[in-house]
Amino acid sequence: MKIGELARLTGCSVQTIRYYEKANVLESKKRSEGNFRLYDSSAVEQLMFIKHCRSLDLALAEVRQLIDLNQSPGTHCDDVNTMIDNHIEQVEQRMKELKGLRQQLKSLRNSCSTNRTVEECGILQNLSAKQL
Amino acid sequence: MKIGELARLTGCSVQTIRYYEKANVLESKKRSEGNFRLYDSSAVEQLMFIKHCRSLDLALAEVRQLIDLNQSPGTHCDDVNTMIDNHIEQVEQRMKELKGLRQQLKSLRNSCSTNRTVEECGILQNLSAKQL
DNA sequence: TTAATATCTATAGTTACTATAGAGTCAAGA
DNA sequence: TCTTGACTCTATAGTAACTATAGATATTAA
Repeated sequence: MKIGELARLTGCSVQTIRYYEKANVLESKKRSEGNFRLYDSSAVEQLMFIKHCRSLDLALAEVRQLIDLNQSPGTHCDDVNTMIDNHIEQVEQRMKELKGLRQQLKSLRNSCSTNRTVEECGILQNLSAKQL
Repeated sequence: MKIGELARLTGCSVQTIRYYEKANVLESKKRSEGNFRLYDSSAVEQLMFIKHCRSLDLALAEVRQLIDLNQSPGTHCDDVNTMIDNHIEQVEQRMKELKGLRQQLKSLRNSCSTNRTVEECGILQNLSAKQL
């Protein structure tokens, strides 16, 4: 199949597929006479794997690592576990940050009501306050 | 003062200050004979304002909007309120996403224990599963 | 044959910086 | 006076994961 069909089957855009090739996570093994990329069904699987990883916010560099690991089935998979553990930690860290952020934003928002002028705006006043 | 002192006083890097100038959120009004940027104390305030906004994850484009609004003190400040409200929503949206992510990652992590080979690795198996 | 559609490569844009390279400025010490 | 070092200047490239062009070629259908 050509790139357009692969895109349709997986829900990725054509440009994204070409980008993944450049990023070394998905190669097309053949080209047609007219230099069009040709894929088989294993490309669909591979691309779904990438999509799944991306939906978990794994970076393409991490996806590449996983693919490399997968290519040597005998070695043991501690690296995979570690990667996921690190990722969970990152996610939890970011959640903490966002929680704090939301708190700050909410109290900032409470410092201004409607129908004020910019001059009176509690939000702008707060943002401008010298002590942080 | 020159850019280095402004950087020291605010905790921003010199490059960041120059970047902010390019991004139209902080201008230097004067230059020395030797073409060095010169700032006064109001630049410190302005830069702290920007830092404060950035610490709330407001984009520089939003900071620019706030600065523009601040320049017309008579108009009313609904736009400020709306911006903050939208921002709170975005933060909450992202928090929801991360919560789901964490859940998925944790159950993924539970699918593999230590001392397995890549071939047996439950994580890789799960990521490769066709049905998503 | 022609027109529409799909594909190709290469390049630029997105965000908020960071990190160079190469040149110029300035103050203090020898 | 010369020089050294610290500082500054502009311009450019890199970061992540795409998206969006431009301009050329390939293929398909009418």
